[in-house]
Amino acid sequence: MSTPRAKPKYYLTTPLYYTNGLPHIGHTYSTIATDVIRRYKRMRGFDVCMTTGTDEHGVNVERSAKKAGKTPQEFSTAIAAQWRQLWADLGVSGDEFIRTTDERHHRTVQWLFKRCRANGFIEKGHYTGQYCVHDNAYVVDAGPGDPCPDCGRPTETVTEDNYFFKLSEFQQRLLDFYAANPDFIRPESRRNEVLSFVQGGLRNLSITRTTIRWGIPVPGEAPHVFYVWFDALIGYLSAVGGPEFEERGLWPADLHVVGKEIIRFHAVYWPAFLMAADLPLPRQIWAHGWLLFDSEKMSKSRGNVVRPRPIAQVLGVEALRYYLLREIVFGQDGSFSYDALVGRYNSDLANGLGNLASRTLTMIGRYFGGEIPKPSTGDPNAPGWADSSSEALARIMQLYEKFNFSVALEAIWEQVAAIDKFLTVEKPWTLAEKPEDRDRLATVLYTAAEGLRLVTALAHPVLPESTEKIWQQLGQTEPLKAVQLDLICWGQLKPGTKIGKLEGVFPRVEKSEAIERIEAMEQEENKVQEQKMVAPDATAGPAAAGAAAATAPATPVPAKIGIDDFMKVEMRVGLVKSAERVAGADRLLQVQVDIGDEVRQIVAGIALAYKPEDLVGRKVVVVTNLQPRKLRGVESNGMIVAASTADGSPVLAGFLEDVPVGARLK
RNA sequence: CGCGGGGUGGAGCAGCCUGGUAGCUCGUCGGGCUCAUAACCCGAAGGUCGUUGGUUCAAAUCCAACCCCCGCAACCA
Repeated sequence: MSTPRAKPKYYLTTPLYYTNGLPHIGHTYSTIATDVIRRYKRMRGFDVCMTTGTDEHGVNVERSAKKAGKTPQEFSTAIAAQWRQLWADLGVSGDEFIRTTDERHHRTVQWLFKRCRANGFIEKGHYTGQYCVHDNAYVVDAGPGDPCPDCGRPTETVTEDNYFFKLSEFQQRLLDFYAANPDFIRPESRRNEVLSFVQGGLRNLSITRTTIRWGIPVPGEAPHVFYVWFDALIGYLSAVGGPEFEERGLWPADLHVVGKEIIRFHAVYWPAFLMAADLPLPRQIWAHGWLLFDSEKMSKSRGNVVRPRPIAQVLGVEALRYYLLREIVFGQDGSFSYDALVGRYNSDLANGLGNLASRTLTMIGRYFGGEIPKPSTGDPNAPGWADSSSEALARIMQLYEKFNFSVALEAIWEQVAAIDKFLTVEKPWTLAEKPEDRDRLATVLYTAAEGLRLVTALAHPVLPESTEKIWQQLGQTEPLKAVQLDLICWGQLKPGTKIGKLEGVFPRVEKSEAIERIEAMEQEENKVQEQKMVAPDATAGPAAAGAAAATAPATPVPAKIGIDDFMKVEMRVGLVKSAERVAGADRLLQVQVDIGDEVRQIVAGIALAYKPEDLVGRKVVVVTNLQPRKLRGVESNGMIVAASTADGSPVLAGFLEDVPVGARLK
């Protein structure tokens, strides 16, 4: 039985991030959004627990580790530490951090498996697929005879024994569950998507592998390890007690925040596993959208990888938090641009909230010796919230409750503008000149300060640190995060309260300069990160990162090869005899090239840059001893050499002087 | 018919589920104010809500068809 608690619990999670890579802005969006919900729920009186963590098993980690010359365990431990450090730096660490390599997770997965098996939902079967013996991995989507995309060796069709989860038996139960819990999948569009997927029928899931070694062992079934689906999802449960979840009383989760690309696993597989194991199901899955990038500016710094740390260092994490939640409708895709980020920062945070706090508190300091003045009567010009604040507060809380952050923030900022206008109309600086207007002045400044106090409280989930500072400047002693939104209302600000030391919270920044600084730091960061992927324990922590950047070589230098290695590649001059488009492929051209002693058919991905007719008669460089491969069903026997430009369009290699067809390049 | 997102004043977006004044931020122009972070306030210009058809007293919103843009994937040997 669960421990009785004073407050209702609220358990929420971010996705568990895959340790094959390092965090970028998209992951940060997930975690920040989850953190905002966590802080909001705390202010609504819940005993909140938030879990984040890392998903560390599988072939991809195994491979990256090998590349870095590490064991998978060493490698993913180092990467997991990076993730954890970032969340700490950004102030969004969860209450629990679960790694799928944790012992507590292993035993939970094994326990859950046994429960599913005992209930008759596991069966033995076999899986058939294309397998690369050299890389020890399945090649997804390959047909018989296709080469391995990594090593080029032919794949083999293999059949392996494994365990299946009888997902097909859960179709109706899931549909019934969705019908009974209309809010289980949010937003609506994602719910519809999942519904039609499940209605289309469910196939049993292969949940174990004998070909992967880097995974959790299936109890008593020696070579078998669990496959991804039956590993990472279970981390949400492992984090709060696993088999003994009842002791902490946090399960079932109240909310899983996920990106829309993984909604199916969370909304279909996960509840089915739990049903099979006879365990309580999570209450809600919320899928947010993707961040798309303003291509013009991003492509310069190559790769469109936006990292959160440089933004945090230049503008502060709060700028990023505010931007992501104010600018993007939660649940929909949004675009990310530095221009908009800095714009929002300046107009809403610096000119808006920051400036309002500054002008209000300055006047209280100057005219009332730093004590909140006592209002005499109600002010007829007072902005909206002064007379109907409870209603307005309730409205904003409803918006938060629906995770409609962008509108909630818009509504809060309407009030910021209303107070600014109120001050302009009332002109307290003029009132201050006449002693007979003293009462009026007191009322005006009290009204402004009280409005500011409410705004500050309501914005706290999104802007935890800066609102805390303003809160203290308003002379409040109780920490803002402990304030209950349900109890807050107009008029609670006590006259006579001594205001705190004034300090700007959001200094205005010069836009182009700020963007330049962020981009410069980002490039440094990316360099350091690339190196970490190769040698993940080379540096640790943000402080070390900066130092490492300064001494690191400009670009990671690829290992030098000997002349023999180079000579293994045979490149020759070829003459294009004919070229045509490959049906159904907009990038591919099927080209016949004369390389002296034979005519080769080559499929080249250059159709976007070259028309077939422009190619005929042109001399090109061909790699002739490449493993043949089928592309789009057409055999390609070689490669046409081209420079790869920043925007992705290829430029063919050629010669200024005339060269004989078939001549070797060396 | 691969999956998904989108087309709303100069830019970026909200509104669409639950039809009925097209809203926000930035930008432009004019004015005001001077407490404040060159900030704040007021006013103005600027919109066939992708196209066509349908439903309706009424459509940005519902229905149908079509056009265009952008991600991802397939296909860059």
